[in-house]
Amino acid sequence: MLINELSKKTGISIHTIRFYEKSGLIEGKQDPSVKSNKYFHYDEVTIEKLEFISDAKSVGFTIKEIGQIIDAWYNRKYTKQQKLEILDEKLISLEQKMKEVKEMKKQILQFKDDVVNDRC
Amino acid sequence: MLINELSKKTGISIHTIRFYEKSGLIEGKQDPSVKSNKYFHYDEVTIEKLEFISDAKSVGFTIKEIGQIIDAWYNRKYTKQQKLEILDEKLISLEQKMKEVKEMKKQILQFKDDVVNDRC
DNA sequence: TACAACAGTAGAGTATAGTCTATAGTTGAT
DNA sequence: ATCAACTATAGACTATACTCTACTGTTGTA
Repeated sequence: MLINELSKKTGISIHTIRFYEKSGLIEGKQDPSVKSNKYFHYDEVTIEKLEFISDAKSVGFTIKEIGQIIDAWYNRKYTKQQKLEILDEKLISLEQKMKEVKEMKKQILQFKDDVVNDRC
Repeated sequence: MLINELSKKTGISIHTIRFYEKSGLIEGKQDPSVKSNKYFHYDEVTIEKLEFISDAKSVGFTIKEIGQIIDAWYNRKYTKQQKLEILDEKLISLEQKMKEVKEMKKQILQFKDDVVNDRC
């Protein structure tokens, strides 16, 4: 599929998709047999990747980190061991984030308590 | 205390503290009886606030959101009802974030599984 | 009194993650 | 053949959250 269809299927703007492509998160393929244009073609895996990118962004991963995860998942540039290391690292940071969110919940509940009991 | 001590006690740089002050998150007081300088003085509550800001930032709240929470906690500019609404809103977004982090953990575990079983 | 260490303001610069504009070429329906 | 709709590239612009520089004034100890 071309970028317009990809954009519609993922809800991510064409500009942002191009930005992700430049950032190395996704990759379209040009058809070398077609000489008249340089259109990029995207497959279903790219849709998966873009959906993953959206999810990963909302938990706070940066583009760089997301790139690492995608490479650990799809790419041949790491050994099996390296891939597992990267993914384990991300799992640890998610555990950490979970703790922080729980702590923040406690804190906000405390604030609510203070408000209810006129302690602030 | 002056800004240098505040910075040392919180581990937040003087520049960043000034940035937070300009952003309305914290507020020092100038002593009107001292005419020779315009030094700002900070109290223990400011330390609490700065610690809260660090925590809130790491769970992904923006400066604007953090400002709202701090106002809901310390300020007189909202009614009790409004304060509770703001805090409840933030609790909901923390619940949401919790869900997203859990989902992302599942996803990364799946990636690990794929790597271990040579499915990618 | 000299001067290092600290205080303040204003504004420039950086990194991240987009978002938009300009320009130019391509495709497909009429 | 025309033209709207699409595609590509390059680069400018924006928002957020710092981070740093320049400059000026103040304080406290030798």
